[in-house]
Amino acid sequence: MLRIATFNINGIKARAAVLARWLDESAPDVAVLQEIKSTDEGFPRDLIEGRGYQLETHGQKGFNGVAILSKQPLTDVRRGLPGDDEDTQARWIEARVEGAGGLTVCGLYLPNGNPAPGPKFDYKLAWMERMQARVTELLARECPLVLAGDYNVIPQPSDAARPEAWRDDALFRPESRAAFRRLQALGLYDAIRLRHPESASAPPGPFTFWDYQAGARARNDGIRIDHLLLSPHAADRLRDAWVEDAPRDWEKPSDHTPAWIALAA
DNA sequence: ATGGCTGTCCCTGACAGA
Repeated sequence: MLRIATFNINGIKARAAVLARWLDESAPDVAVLQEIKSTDEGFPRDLIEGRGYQLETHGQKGFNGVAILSKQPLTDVRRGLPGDDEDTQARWIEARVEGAGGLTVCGLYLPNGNPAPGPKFDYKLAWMERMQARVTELLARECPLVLAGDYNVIPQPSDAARPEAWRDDALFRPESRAAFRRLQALGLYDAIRLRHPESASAPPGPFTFWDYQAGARARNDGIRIDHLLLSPHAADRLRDAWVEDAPRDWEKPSDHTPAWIALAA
């Protein structure tokens, strides 16, 4: 079994202890990280490599930044989402996992898009179009493909404790949700809903993000915005998928918590 | 009813996040 997780860590410098504990306790075979908020040079590599992982980063100073780590070797690493040479934001990384049946893993940090409407929302929607194009290319390989990360999209009302509170937000606006559906319509499966279809009914959840403010975590006022989308070849191998709540309650937590899948070898 | 938190950097305030 191969476990692949996604975790928006909200800053590697502030989250070193949480990340170390999570790698020790959860021990995913492959993980994608978002919002490392670090340059490649500034990333504390020992934290990852000392635990037996190969690390590939795509960082920038202060904001954004993504990474892939894997216990099995990573090859064919690509950094950056194609389609706009002017885009300097570090939000996309992809790599092939050796010894995993031709598996490619993409780690993504999709733009937030607020306030909407506005230039940031336009950037979000354009980014999703570029992702559509890149995923179309990757799917043509007809190999297992996992697209994991912080999508900054609440796909359905059942993915929020209080969907009405998000009605005009870039994470839940019709344009964002439609772009997410277009992505799925390429033939991708939302791993958590595929493995746990009953979870789409009431009560809402599971969630992957709770705001730091207003006791959102204590009131379970969350949203599901971190997703693992699977190509058909990857979905065939899906054995389990869920969210790990615990790291959200550790000391000095990220506002996100990890989501994961288990694929048959 | 309101505001509420956290991380980053050209660091003690502004911006971004969601």
